Amino acid sequence: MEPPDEYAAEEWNPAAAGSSSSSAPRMNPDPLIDPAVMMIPNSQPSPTTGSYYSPPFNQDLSFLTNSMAAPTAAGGYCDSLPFFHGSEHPAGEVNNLHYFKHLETQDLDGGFLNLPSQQLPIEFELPVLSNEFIASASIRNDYIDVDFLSPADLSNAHTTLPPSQPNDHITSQRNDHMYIDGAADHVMEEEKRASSPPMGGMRTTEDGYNWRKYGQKQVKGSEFPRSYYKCTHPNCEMRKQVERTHDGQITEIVYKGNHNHPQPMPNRRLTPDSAFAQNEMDAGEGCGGGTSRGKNEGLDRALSEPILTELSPTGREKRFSAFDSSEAAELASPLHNHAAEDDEAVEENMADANEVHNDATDLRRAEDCMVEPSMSSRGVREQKIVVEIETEVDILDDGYRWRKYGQKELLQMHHAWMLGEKTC
DNA sequence: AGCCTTTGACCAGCG
DNA sequence: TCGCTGGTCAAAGGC
Ligand SMILES: [Zn+2]
Repeated sequence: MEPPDEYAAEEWNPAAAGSSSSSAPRMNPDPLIDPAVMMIPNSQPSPTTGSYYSPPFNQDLSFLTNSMAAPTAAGGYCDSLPFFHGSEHPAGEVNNLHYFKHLETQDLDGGFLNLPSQQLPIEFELPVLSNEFIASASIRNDYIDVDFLSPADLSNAHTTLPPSQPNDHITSQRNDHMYIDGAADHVMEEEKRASSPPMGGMRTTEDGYNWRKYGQKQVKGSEFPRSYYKCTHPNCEMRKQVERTHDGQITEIVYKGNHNHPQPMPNRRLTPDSAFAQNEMDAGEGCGGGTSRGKNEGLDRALSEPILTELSPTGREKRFSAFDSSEAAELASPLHNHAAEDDEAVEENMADANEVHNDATDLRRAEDCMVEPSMSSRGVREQKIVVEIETEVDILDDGYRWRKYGQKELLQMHHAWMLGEKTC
C-alpha cells in the first residue's frame, strides 16, 4: 500500500487491521483516573459551558484571562495556562498525587488559544465522580498558584463542554483517563513532517528516536486507526501509539515506557522553532509577558501547543504542555531512563526532598505512558498529549525541570510548580 | 541484507 | 464461560 504522501507509511491502511482481541500483557492499564481537566477550547468562549468565565472554583479565575491572553510585545499573545488536575482512587486508596503546573504559551494560530485579546475560554472539566480534585489558580509572573479543592467542594464544579466542542477535548481511554486536548493543527504538520519517513529506513520522528511499527488497529473508541510502535533501540521498551486521521494528521500519540538510552539522533538540532519552543518551555513563564522570546519571532508556524499530560493509573498524573507535536515529541521522548540526569535538576528544585528522592528512585522502574493526541481535524481538533505514568511515582524525566507543588496522599497535598527549565 | 510496514491471528483482561 | 476489546506477535513482502 502506498501512502498518499509523506506521512504515509505509518498508518495508512484504512482497512485497519482487523484486530481482534487483546490485552496487553505487558502494559497493564490501570483503571482509572479521571483527572480534573482544564480545557482550553480553540476559540469558543462559552460561558455556559464552564469556561472560566464562570469558574467552578471558589477563586476567581478571571485573572487568567488577563495574563494568559495578554498580547505580547511581539504581537503575539502570551497564553499560559495552568494545567492542574488530580484525582484519587475512588476506593479511597492511598495514592500519591503529584500536581504539576506548567505555563504554556501558544501561538495564536495554534488554535489552542487563539483568542485575540479576548478572554480565554478556559474550560474546566471536573468530573467529580472520580474524586477529582479541582484547583483554583492564580497567576503569578512565571507560575500559577493552584489551590486544590477537595472533592466535596467540587460537587457542583463540573462544567460542561461547549456544544460545539463535544467531547473531543477529552479522550477517555480505557483507563478512563481524561486527556486534554490542545489544539494542534500545526502540530500535525510537524508530525507529518516527522513521520514522513525516509521509508524503508529507520523511521525517525521528531522525538529523535527511531520507531518500528509493530501493529495497527482500529480502536473502538476512536475513529481513526491506532498504530503501535516500538523503539528500535535494542532493549528499549519504549513504545508509542499513534492515531492519525485518514489524512495523516495525528490525533493522538501515546508514549509508554521509558527509553533506556539517549536520543540516537544527531540531526535533532534545534531549529529556531524548536529552540524557541524550548525556550518557551524553559522559561516556564509562558506569558505574563514573558513570551517575547521566540514565539513571535519568526515563527510563522504557529505553535500549537499540545498539552502534555502524564497520567498515572495509580492515581497520579502530571499534566504539562508542549508546543507542537515536535516539541511535544521532544518532551515525550526524552523520557529515557537517564532520568537520573534530569533528576538532579529536578531534585534541586523539589520542595520536598523526600519526595524527590522517591521520584528519582522510582524513576527507574517507572513506566510511562505519554499520550500526545493532536486531534487534527483541522481547526477543530486539538492536539492532546498525555503522559501516562504507570508507576508509583511520577516520572519527571520529561526533559524539563519541574518543581513539585503537589502531592496528595489521601487528602493531603503539597504544591509545587514547574520551573520550566529544560534540563538537558 | 537489514529494517521497515502490513496485516491477520493470537492473547489476555474485562464485563 | 463467552464475547468483546486493545495490544502484541509474526509471517510476508517492500524498500
Ligand atoms: Zn528507546
